[in-house]
Amino acid sequence: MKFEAVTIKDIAKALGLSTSTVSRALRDSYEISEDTKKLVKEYAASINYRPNPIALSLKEKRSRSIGVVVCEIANSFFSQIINGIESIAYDQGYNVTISQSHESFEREVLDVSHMASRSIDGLLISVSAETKNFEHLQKLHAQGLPIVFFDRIVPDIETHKVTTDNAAGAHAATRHLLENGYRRIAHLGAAEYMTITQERLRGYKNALAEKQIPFDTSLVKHCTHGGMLEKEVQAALDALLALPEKPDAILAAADKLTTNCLRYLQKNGIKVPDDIALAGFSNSDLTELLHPPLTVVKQPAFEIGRSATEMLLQLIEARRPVTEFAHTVLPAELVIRESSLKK
Amino acid sequence: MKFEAVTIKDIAKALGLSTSTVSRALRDSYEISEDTKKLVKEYAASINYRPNPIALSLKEKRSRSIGVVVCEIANSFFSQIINGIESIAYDQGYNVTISQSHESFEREVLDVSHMASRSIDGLLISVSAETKNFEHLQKLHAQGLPIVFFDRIVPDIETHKVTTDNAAGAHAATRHLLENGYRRIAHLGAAEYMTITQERLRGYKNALAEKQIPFDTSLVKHCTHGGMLEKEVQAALDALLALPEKPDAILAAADKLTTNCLRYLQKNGIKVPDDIALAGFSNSDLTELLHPPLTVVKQPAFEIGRSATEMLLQLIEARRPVTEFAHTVLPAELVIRESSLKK
DNA sequence: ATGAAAGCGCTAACAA
DNA sequence: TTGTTAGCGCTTTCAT
Repeated sequence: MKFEAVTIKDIAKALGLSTSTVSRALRDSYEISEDTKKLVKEYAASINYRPNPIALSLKEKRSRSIGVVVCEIANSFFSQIINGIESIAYDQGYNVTISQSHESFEREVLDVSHMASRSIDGLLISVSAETKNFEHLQKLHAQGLPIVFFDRIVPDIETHKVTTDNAAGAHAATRHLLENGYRRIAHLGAAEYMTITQERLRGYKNALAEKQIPFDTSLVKHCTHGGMLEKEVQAALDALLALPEKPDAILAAADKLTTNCLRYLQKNGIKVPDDIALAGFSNSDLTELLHPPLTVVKQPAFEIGRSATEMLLQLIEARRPVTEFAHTVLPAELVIRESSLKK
Repeated sequence: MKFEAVTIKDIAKALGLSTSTVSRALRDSYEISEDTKKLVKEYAASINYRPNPIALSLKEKRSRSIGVVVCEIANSFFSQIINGIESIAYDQGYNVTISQSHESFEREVLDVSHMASRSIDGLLISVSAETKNFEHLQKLHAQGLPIVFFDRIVPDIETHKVTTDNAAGAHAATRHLLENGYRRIAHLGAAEYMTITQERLRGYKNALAEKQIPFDTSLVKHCTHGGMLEKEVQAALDALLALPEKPDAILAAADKLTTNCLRYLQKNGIKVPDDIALAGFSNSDLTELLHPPLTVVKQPAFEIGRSATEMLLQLIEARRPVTEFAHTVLPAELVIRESSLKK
């Protein structure tokens, strides 16, 4: 489709027809005779004609492509989500353009503006860990760009949202730890202001409350970069382990947090679960092979991707402005393994 | 950029100028007076004007976007490559569109044709494990679409290529196993016809030859889907372990192969490295946390992505047809851990 | 049943 | 210095 790019005009010239006749013939218009249709179609096929999608986009004012912004592709949770997104988008003839924020607000703003100016028809986004200001999204949304939030949502913007039942996931994991005899459970969370962080913390607190365990602020640490930086996890754990009354278990509330937590413990020769138990959110398919096999809260990533995409396409293809928005909450799954077993 | 989409025409009308003057003013043309430029620019900024990239693409006959086809995003090796690709492309103002073949030939052909018809300016591709027929790529290449192959390359198509020194990587790992006293080293490879499979097998053979260990065909197994399917790995290992003389070590020649191999061994209660040693290609950042920590051949994924993208952009932006092609071979790194230590 | 022409947003050759 | 116009590839009235 590069150098010689066949156009409708070429076909018209070769066949001694007008471009409009060719166009109509190709689209099977009723006003074109069967003979002409056949002639045009066969010739088009023979020279491998492909309509130029850019010209089409210009005309139709839509690009049939959707943008996806996530913090990291190299994170199982997000790559699984992307698989879900693709599975739907592709079938519907939509292209998927992916951008990573690497948890940087600045980068996210750039990504989003780049995408918007690239004429995407809609946006799927899970905001970066640094994002506290949502103007860039608010503006686009106000301008009419269909947006669906997933995972890390923006509560203030009225549109479809898809999340995991984070509170329930954290709750189940915490209760599980409690039931296994752990009492001083530390909570390692991502950036404080993120919705997912708050929800997971809430689930943790509720589980404690149910067992009448007092909530101890000193057991809660936050890593602003969601565990991306090994040293922030290190700092948090250093602090936790320096506590007069050390925790006997850790609930890590994000993928990187969980694995980097394990990394820290291994490096420091701390046995899991003997010295300290560990459970955490993770979607990696290697968690069962870790040392020890990790108890994880697994999110329905593929489903999140599918669901968000379905919603977005619905928004994009809506005839009239949509005013009713759904917030789909999908269940998390607690997978119990050795890292959190009985004291 | 949706509903109200400001165009140059709007600006022209509002300011009582012609569209061409506006266009030139925005692009800082020397033929426009400073006053007019200022006027236009300020007004454009005030109403948040953004040039329509689709119209630009149509005119310039380029989309400033490149296509990437890999088998799986959820594979660390490829997600790291994509990070490398993005790091370059983004800076140069190129968009990256990613597609996954999921190791299916059919899907790859679809992906590629979809991308080509989407008017990408160039293609970065690592072919699927099923791909033995390269017509779909050959055709595009012949038509003038710039293509750069990485990792799983197509030798017959003359263009830039970037790979890891697969033979050297496999060689180093095999030698390491030999030096640690292992003598019956099995080789678990991906699809036989793939270049990477052959190269890695070659490195393995050479290392054996250097130590005068006879090459034993029965110790070599291939998994056509590159380890994606757990059961193909299972079948291969079942066969290996049923051998009259069992292997005492395994060299797995692909990411999924390595981890699924470990999965199999763990499931079957086979101790690593006591019962059997394991080393393999992997780029996961969790390999050091596995049970046991895995000895891996790590590919310079980020660099592969960078390098391939630089080459592609060079091809895209070349003034004259490029006739000299480079094949960049980057070194792999052997990371020695417990899974392959002394017998 | 087919063709001519306008227009999507933008740039650039040509005029003025 | 600014305006007019044509054209990128395609669809779609409006003529014929």
